[in-house]
Amino acid sequence: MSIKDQPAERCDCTVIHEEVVNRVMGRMPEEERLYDLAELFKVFGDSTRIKILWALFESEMCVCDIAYLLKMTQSAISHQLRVLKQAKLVKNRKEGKIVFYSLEDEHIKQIFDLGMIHILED
Amino acid sequence: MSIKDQPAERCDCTVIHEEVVNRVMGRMPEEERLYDLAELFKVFGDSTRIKILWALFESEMCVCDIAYLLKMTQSAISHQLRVLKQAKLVKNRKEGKIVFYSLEDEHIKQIFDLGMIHILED
DNA sequence: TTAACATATGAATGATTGCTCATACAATCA
DNA sequence: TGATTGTATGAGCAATCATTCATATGTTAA
Repeated sequence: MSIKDQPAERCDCTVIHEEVVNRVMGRMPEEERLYDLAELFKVFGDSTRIKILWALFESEMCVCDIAYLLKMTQSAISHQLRVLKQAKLVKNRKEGKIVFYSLEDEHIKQIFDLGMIHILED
Repeated sequence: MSIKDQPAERCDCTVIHEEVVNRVMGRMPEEERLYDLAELFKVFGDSTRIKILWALFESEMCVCDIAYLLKMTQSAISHQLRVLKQAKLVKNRKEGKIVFYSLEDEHIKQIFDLGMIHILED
């Protein structure tokens, strides 16, 4: 029995290229991995967070420095740093009442650089 | 006059490390570039679109094939392909009433691979 | 202890977004 | 021509999210 005869639960059309679909299906990573990958890119998908990370490429900074640099409120920056920390993209250290944030992962810059190449090619 | 004396418009705290902020400020890419970069990652930040792109790493596919593969409706896939096309990540060719989609840019796989490395490191 | 300051956080809100549903468009075939 | 099929698209809806505002926490200094 071919796939054509038993359409998938959520597909409202007839499958046309059975062999292609089967081959691709066999080579897809696990559902969960792809979900996690999307979650990672979702974190990158906000210009405030992109700016914070890019700033941290240069130097560790405290919350107040970042807020001043990006001309945003301390609260907004703090919220976003929380998101970045949960995604294990930044870490922090405390010095008195000041909290310094820095990059947790060295791959981020490589990913951003590749993204920039795509942007600039147009 | 130091930066401490003239707080920025949207910063509700005192700048602490003037030299650091000035140095980082001088090395930040243009605002617009960073915005575009965030927009690119925003497109990657959805598991449906990630799955579509990953499928297209293997082979060009028509809309119906993709919908079947991902067990989603043709409409949902079509909407997302539109987003991917606007971002210049996929292109299409028409053969009769069938529309085949394929990758537009060869950097995508590299970006995804780097992302996977980050995911798997934990 | 009190004041000042750096940071964190919860609630509220306006904006964005992914999907569904209905339908339109386009190409093929009877 | 009319029916069928692959694809596109607009409206509507529920969910997500980035920021603001008010306030809490924690540290230093007076």
